[in-house]
Amino acid sequence: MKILCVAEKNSIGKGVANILGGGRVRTKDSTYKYVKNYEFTFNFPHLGNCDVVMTSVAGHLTGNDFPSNFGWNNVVPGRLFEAPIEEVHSPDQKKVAKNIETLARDADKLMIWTDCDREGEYIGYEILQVARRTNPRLTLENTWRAQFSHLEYSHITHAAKNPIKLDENAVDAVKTRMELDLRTGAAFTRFLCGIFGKYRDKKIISTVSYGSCQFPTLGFVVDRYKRVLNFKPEEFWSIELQVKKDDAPKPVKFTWKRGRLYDRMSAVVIYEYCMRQTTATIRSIESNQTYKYKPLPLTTVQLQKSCSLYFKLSAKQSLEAAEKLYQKGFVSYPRTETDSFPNNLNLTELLSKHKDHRTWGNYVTSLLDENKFSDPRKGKHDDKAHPPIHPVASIELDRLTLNEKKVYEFIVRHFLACCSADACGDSTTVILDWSKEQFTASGLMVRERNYLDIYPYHKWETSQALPRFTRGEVVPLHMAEVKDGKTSPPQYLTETELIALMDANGIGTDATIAEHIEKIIAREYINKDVKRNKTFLVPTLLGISLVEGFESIELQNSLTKPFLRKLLESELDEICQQKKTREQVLHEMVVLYKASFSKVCQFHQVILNTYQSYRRDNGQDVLN
DNA sequence: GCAAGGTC
Repeated sequence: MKILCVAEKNSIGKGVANILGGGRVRTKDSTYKYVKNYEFTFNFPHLGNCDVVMTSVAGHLTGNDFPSNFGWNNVVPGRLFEAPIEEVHSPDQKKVAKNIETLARDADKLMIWTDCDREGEYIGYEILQVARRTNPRLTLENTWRAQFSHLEYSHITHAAKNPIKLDENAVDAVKTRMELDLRTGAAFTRFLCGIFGKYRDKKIISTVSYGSCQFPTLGFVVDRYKRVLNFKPEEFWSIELQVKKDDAPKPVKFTWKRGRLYDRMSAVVIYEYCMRQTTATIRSIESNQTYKYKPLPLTTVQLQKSCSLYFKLSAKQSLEAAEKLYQKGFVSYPRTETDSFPNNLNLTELLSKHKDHRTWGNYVTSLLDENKFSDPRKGKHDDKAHPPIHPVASIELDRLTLNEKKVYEFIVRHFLACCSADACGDSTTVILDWSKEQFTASGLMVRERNYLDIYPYHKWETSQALPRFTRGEVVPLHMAEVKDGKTSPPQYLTETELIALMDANGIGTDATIAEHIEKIIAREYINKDVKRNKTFLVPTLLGISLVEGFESIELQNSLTKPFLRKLLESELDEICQQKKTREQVLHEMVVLYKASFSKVCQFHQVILNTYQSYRRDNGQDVLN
């Protein structure tokens, strides 16, 4: 029997082949440079020893597009909602497909080893379609699908021996997503390019695109920008109080439990009432043990947020660096949503690889030899395909490029922090009565730094030392006054915040969030603005106009907010759960998008006018 | 020339 196995990418194919082949694997080149074919034998239940070829694709095998007679100048954009869609291979995909066609010809069985997620299921389906071209005996019914989430010996052999079938519902869901994204993206993009025709002819703006992820991403940036613009500072008043004990070197600041009052008179009246008393009384002292928790195991989104915050790397740069480190075999697969380590991953073995490292070897040695190892926390997310990002090999930092160095060091330190104990300390909160008002002061003493020693990105410092107070103690006032202040405006959005917003609202995936941000920069909808060593995202005239224009048209379902994309995601889930069919969802969503599209067509002048008036306000030429 | 999703 001949079994053809196909993984989503070469690294997985190689890993699985090495496990199943038990070290006896022949490697051969394929028709595509990033794909290798691995030959070995494996004993499948009921089939006995089989000749296996393990190969892979490199992501999707096919793309979608409209036939050439539905090109830019052939049809009005609205027709794209019903236009036929063709499946096409890019030149690289053709090379990958050729390899599969060749290998499938004499295969008795096809076994799919793509990632166990929705897209992976669809890629499996694409592989089957290609394999059937040379071997029609291969069908959905007799194709095996391996279920696995990481490259570990017993897990992979179990997956090889217990295949299931491809999930046709997941295939349908992905098909639906692809079709909707293409139709809506192309229709709105072509239409918008038309609206801005005059400005595009003069090369003042280039492509004006719409995408179900691009627009909500832009919406987040513009939203914050407008909040900053429209911010009106508010005055507030509060009472600050200081107490100094004779034996203490410094007075202790107490803050008013009421916080801020936005009415000056009220604050003054309360203050004057209190002032009739020149002493205060300690109401209570509470001491608690407190902890600063070590971070959760590292996901892609967290990596990108952290690298943006700590190293000013863009989401794309940090993912690229992580990708390189992965290809070189230093870290695990960098695209993951999983934030808990699988139980069978040998963490101490991974740690011990770093015992001699120049930068953190001593820390690792004490972690292992002095019994300081602590099990990582377990988050609630699991993408069922990949473990959290962690180092798989040790390398000295000076052997890496600048960004790789930063990202690798972060990944290792994060991993070491995960395997260390939480930091702990004592926090004291003192409550004081002054007349009828309450005030509080608190202090922190860090007792054991633990993971903080290897994770400099978290700060937790011992604060002001509180003098020893006793309950009921009467203390003299050192100072008491009404202070005034103004509320401060929010800041423009940072990339860290944007990533968090996209993640929370289901805009893009861990692998694409960075690309969407790059895309709206490339489209000149937003710019990066560096101020005081921080990078902020600020919309351009075009970006603001688009969001404002679309918003003033008052669509039933806003295209600049995440709602529609979220709705699509939940409808796709319903396809997966067989609560709805692909046709139902497609129809429902096309109806929604078409309603928006025809309203945008009807009021397209509003979008252009918004842009023109912004140009006028900024002293720029307006084309007629 | 258009999207978003995989991957190198």
